[in-house]
Amino acid sequence: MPPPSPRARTASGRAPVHRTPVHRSPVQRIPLSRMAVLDAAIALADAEGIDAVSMRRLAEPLGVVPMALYKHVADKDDLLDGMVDRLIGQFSPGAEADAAAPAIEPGRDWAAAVRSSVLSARAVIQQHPWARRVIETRSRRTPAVLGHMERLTQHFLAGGLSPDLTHHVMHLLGNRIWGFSPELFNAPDSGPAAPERSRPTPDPDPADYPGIIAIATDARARRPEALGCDEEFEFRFALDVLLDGIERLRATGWSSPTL
Amino acid sequence: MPPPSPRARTASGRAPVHRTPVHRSPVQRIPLSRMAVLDAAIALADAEGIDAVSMRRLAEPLGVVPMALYKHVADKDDLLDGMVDRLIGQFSPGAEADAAAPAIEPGRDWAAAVRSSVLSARAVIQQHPWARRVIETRSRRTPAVLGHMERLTQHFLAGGLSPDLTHHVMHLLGNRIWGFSPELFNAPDSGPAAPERSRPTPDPDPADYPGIIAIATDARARRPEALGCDEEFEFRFALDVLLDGIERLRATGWSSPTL
DNA sequence: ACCTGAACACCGTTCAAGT
DNA sequence: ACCTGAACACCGTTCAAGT
Repeated sequence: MPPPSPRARTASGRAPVHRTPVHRSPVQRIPLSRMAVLDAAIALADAEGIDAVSMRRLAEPLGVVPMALYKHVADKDDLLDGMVDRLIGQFSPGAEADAAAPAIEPGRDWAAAVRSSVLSARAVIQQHPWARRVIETRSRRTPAVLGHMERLTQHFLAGGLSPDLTHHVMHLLGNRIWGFSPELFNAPDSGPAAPERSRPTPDPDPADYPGIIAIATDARARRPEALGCDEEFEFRFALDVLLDGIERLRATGWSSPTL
Repeated sequence: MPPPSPRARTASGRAPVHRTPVHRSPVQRIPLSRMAVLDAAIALADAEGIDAVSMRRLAEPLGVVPMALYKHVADKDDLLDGMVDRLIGQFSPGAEADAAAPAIEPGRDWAAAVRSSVLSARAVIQQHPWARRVIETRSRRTPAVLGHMERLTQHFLAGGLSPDLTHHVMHLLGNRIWGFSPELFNAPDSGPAAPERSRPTPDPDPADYPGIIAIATDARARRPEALGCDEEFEFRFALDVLLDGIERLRATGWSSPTL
């Protein structure tokens, strides 16, 4: 199949997709399973972006009619939940992401354990550009999702944080527990197939935003080779500020105000 | 129009909507404008959830054919950007959200100025349940968006933070600058019209998640009347932890590591 | 047990035509 | 200048039928 080159836009506003249907015979096709469907969906999202993941488009490479997928996933929400669960399954379950690192005893250094858990999540999530947006729009607490939250919760409790404080610091971390930053904005676009939409709106006048210009200029002076922000640095910077703040609350015996 | 009562689901998986088309004559209709379209879209999203905001559904109450909207918004993305911009326009521009509050001099108390700006954003955003999800999926830096970022940036710079540190703390605040928390999960569903989808998946076994149960039990004991988490408390708690952390970085003269 | 065909009720958007 | 009609290329999903 040719690469998804820039496609001319049609009346539909979507790219006209000319796909040659794959007519694999049922004999040579390994029977469909939930895992096969989820892995195909992940591969499709990796290759063409999450918008390409429709039940119809997903059925094609599996050599099957769209409706056949409904035997293996309940609906599209279940498909997306399953995709996320597959990624969570790849997280390093404990703090042993790096075998060379010293063994961490959560009770002795809860912050290192939390840090390691979150960074192991990040290592997986970063490989799938669509994952951030999908996670942000999920609402189901699957066992995989609860499992990751449980591990982090245990690190805090074992480190001597009260259940009260643990509760609030989980909210404080928020979706950073999945290894991505709650960005001011999304990346310019999601997925490799996203075309460059040139908008008619004129660029804003830099003179109106001296503060933003000042920090952008400073950042460019520090990293002349970089085109954008260093997401990896920003994530670790933020995570460490949060962990430092949490340690301070723990050390001073913070508890929530009584009503 | 009757309230959007629970609607039976059809083969489409979407609610079968029986809407009586409004045939307002062009004479009695005030001419369409961008503002009228945006305000109608906001009203529709408030009343029926963001999923109800389609070009076709939006055209109806305006007494117009869907294609007429394209004279006033470039496309659906532009519609969503415009809706967000309308909300940002309602933010209190400075720190003077409360007229009774003492005048804040940014140079003297940058943290109070930032806090006030963010909470004034929150006051607006909280009134529109759809706003969080829409903001999270936007990528265009409109003048309104840049304006809010510029005001916060100016508070930091005026408070004596370096451009370097200001840059990183903006990332640290992340989408909390819009007044919502980067939630672990979304609310169960967006929009008032969302039907209760009962999933076939069995509930997870509480015994598998002792840590989560411990913090949930503790939270319920503290607020017996509450059904969920106190989002307002969590937001302010997190904001204050962040502002404290930032003040500590400022006071110790933090600067980013040189390469 | 698993897959297929046809249909339903929607989408966003372009184009050419109307007033 | 502004709005309309018809069409195109898609969606997710149910149901009854096939193998």
